[in-house]
Amino acid sequence: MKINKTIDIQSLKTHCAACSMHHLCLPMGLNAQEMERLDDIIGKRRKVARNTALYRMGEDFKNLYAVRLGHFKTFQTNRGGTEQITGFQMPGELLGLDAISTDLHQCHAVALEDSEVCEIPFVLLQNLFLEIPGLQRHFHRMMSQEITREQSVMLLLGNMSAEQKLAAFFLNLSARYNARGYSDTNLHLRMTREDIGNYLGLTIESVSRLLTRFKQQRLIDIKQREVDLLSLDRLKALITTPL
Amino acid sequence: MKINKTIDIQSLKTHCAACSMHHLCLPMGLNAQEMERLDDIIGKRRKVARNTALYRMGEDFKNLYAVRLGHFKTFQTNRGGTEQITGFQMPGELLGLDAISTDLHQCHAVALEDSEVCEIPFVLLQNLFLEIPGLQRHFHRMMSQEITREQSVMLLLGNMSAEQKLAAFFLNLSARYNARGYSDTNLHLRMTREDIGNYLGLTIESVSRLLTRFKQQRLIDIKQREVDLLSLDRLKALITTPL
DNA sequence: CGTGCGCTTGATTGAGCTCAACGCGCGTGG
DNA sequence: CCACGCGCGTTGAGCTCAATCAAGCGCACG
Repeated sequence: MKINKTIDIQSLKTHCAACSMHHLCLPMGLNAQEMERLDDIIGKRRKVARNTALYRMGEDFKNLYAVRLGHFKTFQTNRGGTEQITGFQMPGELLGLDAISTDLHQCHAVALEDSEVCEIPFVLLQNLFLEIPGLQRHFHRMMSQEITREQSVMLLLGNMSAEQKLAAFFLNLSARYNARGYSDTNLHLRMTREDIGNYLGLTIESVSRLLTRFKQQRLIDIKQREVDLLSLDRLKALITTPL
Repeated sequence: MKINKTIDIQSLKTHCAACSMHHLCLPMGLNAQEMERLDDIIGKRRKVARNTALYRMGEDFKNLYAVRLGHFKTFQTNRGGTEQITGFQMPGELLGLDAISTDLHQCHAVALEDSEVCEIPFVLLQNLFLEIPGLQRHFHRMMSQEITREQSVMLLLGNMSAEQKLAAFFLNLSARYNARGYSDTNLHLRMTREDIGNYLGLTIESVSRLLTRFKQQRLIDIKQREVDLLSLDRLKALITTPL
């Protein structure tokens, strides 16, 4: 009975070692024993249905979340009600890093499809840093990576034409799927055109027009949300070109 | 003789406790003893002359830097040579956080005026985290704050009109100077109009035109780089207004 | 088999960019 | 001392790219 109970609890818990994302996610580089220690502090998996919030702006910050399955978008809102999508997250990526500074979530996180996350109580994680320096180091890397990512979005939003923005968007998705073992040329968009436009600082109409233009130019093939990137090189050239 | 030597070394070193920025900077919240431990690992002050680089994109990452005196700008460059300024840093703010993930600097840091920084060897800092949990916590807060800051710049670049961008820029400076005990209405710009435009995703001409318009509307007074914010409320209203 | 959301397409508009000229303050050198 | 050049900033005229306004399509779902 006691044993069964233990098994039940275990089966509810996450197992980093068994997760296909552990080479990208928080436990990257840990040995088996260390990974177990991390498993121990991680709460249950949590399912988040399509179009529902994992957390909302202004809520108390208790946990970081690692995306295990599915996709999310994070966005801020003004008092004026204007939204700005600040990122799309896929498996192996962390959610909630922006909340550490104030202990309040600074953005909303909403699932783009039925998804699953690992709940990581931040207080416990900080304690674990003291015992597993490798975990601390990788956590700092992940935070730093988020800073770098946002800087490149700033470059995108500040300096690029609509065409370049869209090309950069596809290339970014391509690279991230590739790192996860998926095709880097054949991808399924989980977000609407509106989401893409909002993220890139464009209107939905502009996105739509650009997509058809890219299609005509044989840069991509697209049907609904299924995209084929026909030439990564030409997409890259679009961005590099001194406009 | 030995004593003199010690004094000399000490005088070359930084002293967080004596620094006017210690309530904002890395040592925030530490007690005297902990602050001394931090002092011990901090390298010498380093002077950086106006228009010279503290570090350049692609250089090896060894140290974080805390701005002690003066102002910096950080910017990325494309292969195409396009620059994008990602931030302006003032005393008490950290430089180099984006380099942790790759051990290479992801951007250039250039002094806008003759400046001074504290050199913080990151390896030693990480060791110290294990001994001073409060330091670790505050460091995480500062990284998280940087993420939040960049997200709000994304909102600015993605959603705002030129007018709103400039208003937001002034209000941001105002708040940061205020936190440092300076006037929140009377400020000296350390950056050129071109820098401002680049940061906000505008041309220098647009910035110039907006400045004269703000002046005509009695929102600000500006002569050269001396700015008076005549109504913080009206500036805020500009941003909040649903365009 | 409507009904609605997500998306596309077209026509027009306008905010901000580009190009161009000029002004001002300041340091340098004759 | 003035002349000159230069970096920084302002101003004007015209243009362009993406936004806005408007209509309609097509797939999914009740």
